[in-house]
Amino acid sequence: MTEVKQLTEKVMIEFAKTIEMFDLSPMEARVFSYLYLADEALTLDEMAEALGKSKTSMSNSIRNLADLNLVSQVWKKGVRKDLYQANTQLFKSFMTSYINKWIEAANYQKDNLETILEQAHAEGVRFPDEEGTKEEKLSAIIEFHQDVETLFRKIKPQ
Amino acid sequence: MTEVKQLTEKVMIEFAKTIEMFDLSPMEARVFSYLYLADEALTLDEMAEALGKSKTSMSNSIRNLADLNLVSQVWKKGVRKDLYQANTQLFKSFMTSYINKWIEAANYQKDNLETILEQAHAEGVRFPDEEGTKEEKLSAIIEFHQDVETLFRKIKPQ
DNA sequence: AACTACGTACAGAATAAACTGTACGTAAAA
DNA sequence: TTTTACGTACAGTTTATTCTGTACGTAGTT
Repeated sequence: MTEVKQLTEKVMIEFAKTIEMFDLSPMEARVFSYLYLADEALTLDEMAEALGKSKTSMSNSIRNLADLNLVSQVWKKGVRKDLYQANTQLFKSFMTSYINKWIEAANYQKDNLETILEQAHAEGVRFPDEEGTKEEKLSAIIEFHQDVETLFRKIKPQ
Repeated sequence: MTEVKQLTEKVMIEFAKTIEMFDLSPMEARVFSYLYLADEALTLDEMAEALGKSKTSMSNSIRNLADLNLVSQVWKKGVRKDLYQANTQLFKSFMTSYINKWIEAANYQKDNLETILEQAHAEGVRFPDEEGTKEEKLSAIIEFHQDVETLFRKIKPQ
């Protein structure tokens, strides 16, 4: 292996660690990292070969990455296989997908909690007075979800 | 089980899901959630009993939570066992620990990448001219880390 | 000083996640 | 139309993570 390839590989491995922090699996992270550093769009077979993993693994990883808009499929005349390339707007694309995930989850969880409470109240279930602090805690939890959602909405790139 | 306990348990399970998003394990999340909803500080044995898990598991979870300043130990005269309570400032404590983790990691990773590059350059390893875009990509990666760090520093609660 | 009870290290067991190989549906090529 | 090559579903295997039980060091109690 040439020195340049070694250098590229080192960077790939290191960059992948960062990408994992965005809730991507190790394999997804490596695939993205490799694809980003590649000089051209690659096929599943090429990536499988380069990373020493199965084609199924590549297919799954690429699909998840594409769902998150971190990777996109490109077409090239005369090439039958699917070609993929990494989105080059690192900060924007990673942050957007990550923040969206948070917003969605926080909102979903808040709804769940509110529904649980409403149902309980409708059925006449309430915390006894001596547990009044528990009602306050539940409010605090719901407010927490709201605050998280608000924060992430605020920092979401436009 | 009383209706009130059932309600509490439902909320506990739901809240735990949110907490997991802050990179806590399922068990850590459940412990925090249970502790937060509890009316008083609890011992390891009480939590192990309530959650149906081993004391070792509680000990590990509590330690991690304490390291993240999400749980704190309290003392009560005459009680020999360690007592723990959940930090009630949900938004502040979770966000602070989470953001700190990001800042630390982004900074660490950026340093690693810069070191790799510097070493390679010192050894005379450079990307050939036709791969000039690769040098640009590396710069972009490093800049990406910087941007992530900057963003999280900006939103860090004071 | 001897005893008891606590929290945790450590190694192994159980559980969950990631990865692979085969087999199939589909679409391009012959 | 037949053949070939592609991507992916699915079930099973491997690997990693989480959890448990025992065993030990330490500190409080008698």
